[in-house]
Amino acid sequence: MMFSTKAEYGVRVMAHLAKRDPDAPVSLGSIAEAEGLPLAYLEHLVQRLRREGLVESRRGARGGYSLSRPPEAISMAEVVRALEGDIAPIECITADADGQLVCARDGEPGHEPCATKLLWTRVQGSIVRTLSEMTLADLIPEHRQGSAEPTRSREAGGRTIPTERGPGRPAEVTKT
Amino acid sequence: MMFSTKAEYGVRVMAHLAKRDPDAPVSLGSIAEAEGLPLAYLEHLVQRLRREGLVESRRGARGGYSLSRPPEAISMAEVVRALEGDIAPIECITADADGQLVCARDGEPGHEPCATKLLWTRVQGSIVRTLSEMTLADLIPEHRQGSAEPTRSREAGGRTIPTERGPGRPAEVTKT
DNA sequence: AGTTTTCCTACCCGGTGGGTAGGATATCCC
DNA sequence: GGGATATCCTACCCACCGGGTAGGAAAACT
Repeated sequence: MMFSTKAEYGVRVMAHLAKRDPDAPVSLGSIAEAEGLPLAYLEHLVQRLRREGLVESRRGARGGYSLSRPPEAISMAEVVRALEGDIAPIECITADADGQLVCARDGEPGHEPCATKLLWTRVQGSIVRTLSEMTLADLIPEHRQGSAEPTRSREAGGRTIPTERGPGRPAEVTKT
Repeated sequence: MMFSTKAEYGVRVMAHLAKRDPDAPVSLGSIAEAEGLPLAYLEHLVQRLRREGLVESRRGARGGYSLSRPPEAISMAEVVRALEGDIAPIECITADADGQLVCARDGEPGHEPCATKLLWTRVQGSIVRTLSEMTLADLIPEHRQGSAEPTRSREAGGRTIPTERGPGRPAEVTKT
């Protein structure tokens, strides 16, 4: 498996929240019970989501968590990155601050660009593209009919995710 | 990182072999030296490649490894799967013997299909698709001009890789 | 025979995934 | 105010595995 349970559980929590009224926070305890997941562990995950601004919390009795944005405005790329950290197929392919995909191996310009770099950048691109095209709303049946086409308008919230090159995106993947 | 160095090093070895005359086996020692990788570790990796029929070995002096097929006929999906095992974004999404993507959570038919399953199957599909569309030949500059379009004819060698559903694949991703 | 190489099995070791524990703090209801 | 209910935060724990090393047996060459 390439993503840990952090992503698995975290996405599950987000999907759970997306089904609820955004104004009434849901306690983690109830989510943990409903999903059959350990509460103490979920606390860690949801903190990551909160620090990235994906959920809001209300403390105290009758407190809990709620989405900070409507589900259609939360791309799964954001969610996964908040939970797992930067999305890279292997160590040496990392998007630096500029968003450029860099490979640790190719330093000198004369040196051929690492050969395998082309492979991993494509893989990375396809993963990020897929995750960016889906939003939380696509996961929950109630919202699904309304958001058949991906929310291209806001793409990835704050931090825009580069996909190696702009054009060349899939055409009709979202047809369910 | 989602793939370990097994995939990274293994792909590097395969790319190295692809540049050589297929009739003259290359010793792992020379590859290890050229790529700056530990020989003893590469031995493990190359055994996986051999058991999957991707490389052939000749023992003894002047022995070594060579590709068992021309580079255009070796999809990167095969290579990565030989090295890393089955490609799945998370634990619960695994292609079973039939090639169907199953999720451990959804057992009963009435139960909504796990919500998150849609996400992970799409991610899995996009990874596998990207890997299947590339061959070893695409990694080495000499062969690259000849194989600009992906080898759709043989797809993935022996074991065909299912991608959740047949139609609905991206249209012009492969244009480089 | 001796060298080179693959092949195989066993071992090791640090990191991290996947949690648990326990308390501090904030907010509600009575 | 005083519980009760939550989030928050820091610390700790443990099994597993990624990423190797070690050492030798068997095969093929010169």
